[in-house]
Amino acid sequence: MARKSRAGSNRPTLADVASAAGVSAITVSRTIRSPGIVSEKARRKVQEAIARLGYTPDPAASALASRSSSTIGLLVPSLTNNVFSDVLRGVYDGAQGTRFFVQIGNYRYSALEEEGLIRTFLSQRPAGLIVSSMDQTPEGRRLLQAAPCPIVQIMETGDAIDMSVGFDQLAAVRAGARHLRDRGYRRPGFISARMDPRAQRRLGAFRDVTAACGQLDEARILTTPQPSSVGIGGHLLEQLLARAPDTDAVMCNNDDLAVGALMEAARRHIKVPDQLAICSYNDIEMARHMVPALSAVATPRREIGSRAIAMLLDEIGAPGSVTERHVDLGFEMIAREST
Amino acid sequence: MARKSRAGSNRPTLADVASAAGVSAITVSRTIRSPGIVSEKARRKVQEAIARLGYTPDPAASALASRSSSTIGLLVPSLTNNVFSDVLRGVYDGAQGTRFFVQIGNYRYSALEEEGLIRTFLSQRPAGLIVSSMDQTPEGRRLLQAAPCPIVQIMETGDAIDMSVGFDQLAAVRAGARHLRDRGYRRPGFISARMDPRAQRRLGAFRDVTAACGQLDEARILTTPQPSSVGIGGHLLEQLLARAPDTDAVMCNNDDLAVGALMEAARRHIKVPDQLAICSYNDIEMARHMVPALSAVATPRREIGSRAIAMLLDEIGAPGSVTERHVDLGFEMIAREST
DNA sequence: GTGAAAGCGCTAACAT
DNA sequence: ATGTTAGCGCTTTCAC
Repeated sequence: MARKSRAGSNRPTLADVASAAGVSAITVSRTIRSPGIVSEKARRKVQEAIARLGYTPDPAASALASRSSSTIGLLVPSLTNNVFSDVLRGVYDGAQGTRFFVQIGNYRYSALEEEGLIRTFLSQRPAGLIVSSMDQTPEGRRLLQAAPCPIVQIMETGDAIDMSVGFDQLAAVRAGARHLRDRGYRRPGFISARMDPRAQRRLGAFRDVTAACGQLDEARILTTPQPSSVGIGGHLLEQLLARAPDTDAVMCNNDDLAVGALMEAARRHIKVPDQLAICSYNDIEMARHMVPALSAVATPRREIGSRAIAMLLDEIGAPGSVTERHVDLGFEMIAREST
Repeated sequence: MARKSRAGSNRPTLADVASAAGVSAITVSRTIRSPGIVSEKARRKVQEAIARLGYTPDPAASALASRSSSTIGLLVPSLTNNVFSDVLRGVYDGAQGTRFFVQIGNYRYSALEEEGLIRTFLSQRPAGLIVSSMDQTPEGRRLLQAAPCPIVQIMETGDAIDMSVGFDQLAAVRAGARHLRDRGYRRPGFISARMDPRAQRRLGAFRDVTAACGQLDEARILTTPQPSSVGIGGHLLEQLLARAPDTDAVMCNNDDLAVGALMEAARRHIKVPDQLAICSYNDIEMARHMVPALSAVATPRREIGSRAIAMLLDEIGAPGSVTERHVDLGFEMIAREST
């Protein structure tokens, strides 16, 4: 088993496969990447040799030679937020079985960290990028615009750089607020944690709807910069009721908060929905199983992930082939027992 | 700006930095990787040139030449299970700021898929690997044993291949079961979803404890192969009570299930803990905020992640330097209101 | 402490 | 349809 190489992890290379199959290296390469353009006969010989030697391509060599890696970057603001774990799952399921790897970057709700990650990811020459916001720093946005690979921005509709998949977050909050109004609640509050730009905008949408029907009361709006959690949801409701005890409904900026608020209400023997209505946002699985079941604006998180990766893969496979470059997946106001 | 290269993404290379700094390429490389061995003067010139040109190393070229990438593989059985999102966070926080990227592989609780992922990851020549089980296929285990990089197995203690960080899962379940017994419950049940090998072993531990004090009743043990969720937790409790209505306590194999069981109890107006005690496993944040607050065996998920990545980075930096190669992080039985 | 030469394993760009 | 040649941008090896 003579090998010319210096040290030699004796892992077989393309050249090894080529000589074993009696063809040239490039034919092996083509057999792997586009079997269609190789003759039946050569293909069989090559495949046999690959199987026999147990050959696996070296992605680093491929990336270097082709100037494009098989990495797909996915930038998310949080790893713990259930919202993104659903998106993740959609993306991973869609990448499954392709030659691409997903690499997650967590920018912890910091546009500056996001910019750094964009830089880092781009230096890997990714095949594509999925980013979870429209709120990049100017420099971050510039980097994305100049990127030599397709980019999908997810979660929202709006001013996208290349492609986008999301839904109208403001309309979704408005739907929640209107639902509360339509159910007859007249003194609605709003609680939100982690006031990132998107959360801010959603609060704005809530203000718009409540102001439009003369129900806006700033005393009923409670926010905190802390990360969202069930515990925080309880605290926020506690403070809200301390400030405005006659509040009769509360729109929660996500499910954790809503569950926390529901539990706090239980602790205080406040009847939901009779004394207080609770409307959630996102609608993770748990929401519908609470007692009472939480009404919620359901958002298509999983679908966003799978659609985003699908668009990206299509565009990587055939640049320019994706015609529907901005997809609005919509949302749904689901009324359950809590309102 | 003449460049000899063929197409030319005109991204600066090591050679560009070298000529700008008036040194050789290898000196630039050394300045980046081990600044200590480069003269003060050279180092300054190089750093200045790097900054001026905006140079970023090409990881693919580096991986190819050094036969080792800056990827750290992390194999998990699930992306949605909250248990692993905490582990993830620990790992990501620890990798933050290093030159390494974490790449997650999801094997969906399938040892066969895990084996495939081990193969795929290994073909990337990762700097290290973190794997979430001890239950590889024989071939998977062989691959890991032969891997040219450090490996950390997480979640459990036991028969590890290289290094491990976890806790004694069986002792943890036993602690939960004993807690129930000590509180005076005499007819304890057990519910579990997703019966992967680890869940099976935990059920075994529950059987051991209850059998030892004559309380084992197979009619009170309910499992399903479906993925764990709050909804499933409710169903399982429902079925358990249909089969064995006098059950006075239930050990849940994780938090989702416990929350679901708690909600099902509320729906049926069963008083927790008076008529039925509920003990949870893992203790995600939400558990302590339920009404009543859930007693739980708390497991150190986040710490497992951060410790695993720390060990891995140490070992990558200086092979053989990690002396404590098998870490038991313990667990804690936290009694709250539900028992 | 620094450098020159020689690849790492693959693919792009031409041939044929 | 297949092959030849020449790198991709870095690190290793060995010499200075």
